[in-house]
Amino acid sequence: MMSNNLQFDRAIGMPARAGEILFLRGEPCEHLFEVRRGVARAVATSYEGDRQVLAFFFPGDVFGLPLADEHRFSAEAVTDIIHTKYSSTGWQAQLAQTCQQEKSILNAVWQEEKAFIARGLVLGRVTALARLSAFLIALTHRLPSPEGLCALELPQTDIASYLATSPETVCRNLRHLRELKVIAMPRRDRFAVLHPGRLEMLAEGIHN
Amino acid sequence: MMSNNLQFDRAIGMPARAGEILFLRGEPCEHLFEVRRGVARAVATSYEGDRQVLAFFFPGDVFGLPLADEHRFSAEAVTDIIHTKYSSTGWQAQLAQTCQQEKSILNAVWQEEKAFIARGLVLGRVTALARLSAFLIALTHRLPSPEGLCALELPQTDIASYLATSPETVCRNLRHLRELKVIAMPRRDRFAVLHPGRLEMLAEGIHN
DNA sequence: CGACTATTTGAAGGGACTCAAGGCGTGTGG
DNA sequence: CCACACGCCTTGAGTCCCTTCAAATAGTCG
Repeated sequence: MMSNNLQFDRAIGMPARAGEILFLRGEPCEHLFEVRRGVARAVATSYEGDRQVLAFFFPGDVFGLPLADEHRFSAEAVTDIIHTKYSSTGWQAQLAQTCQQEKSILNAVWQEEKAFIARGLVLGRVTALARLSAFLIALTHRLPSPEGLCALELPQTDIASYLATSPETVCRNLRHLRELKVIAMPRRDRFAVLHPGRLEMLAEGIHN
Repeated sequence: MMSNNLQFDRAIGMPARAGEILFLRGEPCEHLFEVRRGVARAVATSYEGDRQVLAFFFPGDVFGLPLADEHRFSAEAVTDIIHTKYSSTGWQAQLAQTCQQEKSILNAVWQEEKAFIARGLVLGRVTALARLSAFLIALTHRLPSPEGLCALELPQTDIASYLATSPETVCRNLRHLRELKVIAMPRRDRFAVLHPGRLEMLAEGIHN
C-alpha cells in the first residue's frame, strides 16, 4: 500500500541531509522524486522571503511530477532522507504505455494533488487547535504507528509554517492537547493519540 | 490561452442553474467538466455539515479529472453556467495517445492541481485582509478585465468559505480596500484595481 | 565546553469571530 | 402595481484567540 508500483524497483536510494534542497521552483522538470526514508517538504517562498510549507512527503510519496515544464514549488529535505530520482522522460513514456491498464500512474498524480487539497482543508479550520488536531489525525492515517506511537519528526517551525500559524501557538496547543490527555508525547518526536474521538471533535472545532 | 486544446471542440455546451450540483464526492469519475461560461466551485463538506470552498473554476478550466476512481470533492455551479462534459474513458484513451507529444493533457492536470495549491497559498497569509487581497490579485490574473473592470460574480458567502473567514469580515475588508482607494467597486459584482502595487503589499501583510 | 538552534513560557495588544439587527435587492403573489 | 417575503449584504458591540515581542530553557553539533 505504501508502494506506488511505479516499476522502478531497481532504482538506487540516494541520501540527502536535513535542509538540503532537492529542487527549486522554476527549474525544469527533469526528475520526479520518491521518498524512501525520512520526510521532505514542498515550499513556496514569497518575494519578501516569507516561507510556506505547502505539503509534507513521507516514505512512499512521489512528488515533482512533470505536469508543467517547470517545478511549481521548491522541495527540501526536512530530516535526513533516502530518496529515489526517476527520469521524467521515462515517466512520460511509461505513462503512455500503462495508464490505460494500470491506475498506478494516475494514482501518483492523485496522491500529489491530494497533499495540496489536504492542506487547504486543514487551513480551513477556524482555530489553531482545530488545525493542529486535524494535522495530527492526518499524520496517524499516513504514518505507521508501532505500539500506537506515531513519529513526529518535524520541527515545530515547519508545522507552524504548514498550519499558517506561529511556532509558539503550535507549542502551546501541543501542550494543551497533552493536558487534556488527548495525546501523549513520551518523547519530543513521538506522539500517541489517547482519545481519537475527542481529537476528531477538537479538529471539528467542538470544544465539548 | 483560455482553451486547453483538449480536442473536444465539437462537444455541446450544457447549461446548469446557480447552485446546481454537478457531481458529488464519492461518485465514480465518469466525466470531466469544462466551464464555458460562469463560475463553478469545488466543495468539501465535513460530517458536521461545515462547508469549505476548495477552488473556483472559471471559463476554460477543466476539473473532475479521473485521477482516482471516485471524485474527491463535490462540484456545484456558483452562477448560472454553461459547461461541457467529456467521457473519462475517452480522456484516458487520449491521454495514452498524446501525452508524449502534447503537453495539453498534463497541463489540464496541472491546472486543477494549481487551483488547490493556490488556495493553500492564500490561506497561509496571516490576516484576512492579506488573504482577500491575494484572492483579488489572483482573480485579476485569471479573469478578463475589460476596461480594467473585473467580474466578481461570487457571493460573499462563497468568498468567505474559500478564504476560511466569515462573510462579515469579507464585507468589512472589501469596504476597507475601497476606503483606501486600492480598489473601486462601481457595482456590487465588479471591481477595478486602482493601485496594484499597494494591493500586492497588502497581500504580503505590509500595512505601509 | 561553547555556540547555535529549537522549544518553551510570559505579557500585551490587536484582529476576527460571534451574535444581533438593520438595509438592500429580487422575485412572488395578491 | 404594490405588499411582502426571502436571501444577501452591511454595520455595530463584545469577547476571545492568536500574533508579536521578549526572554529563558533545552537540545544539538562542533
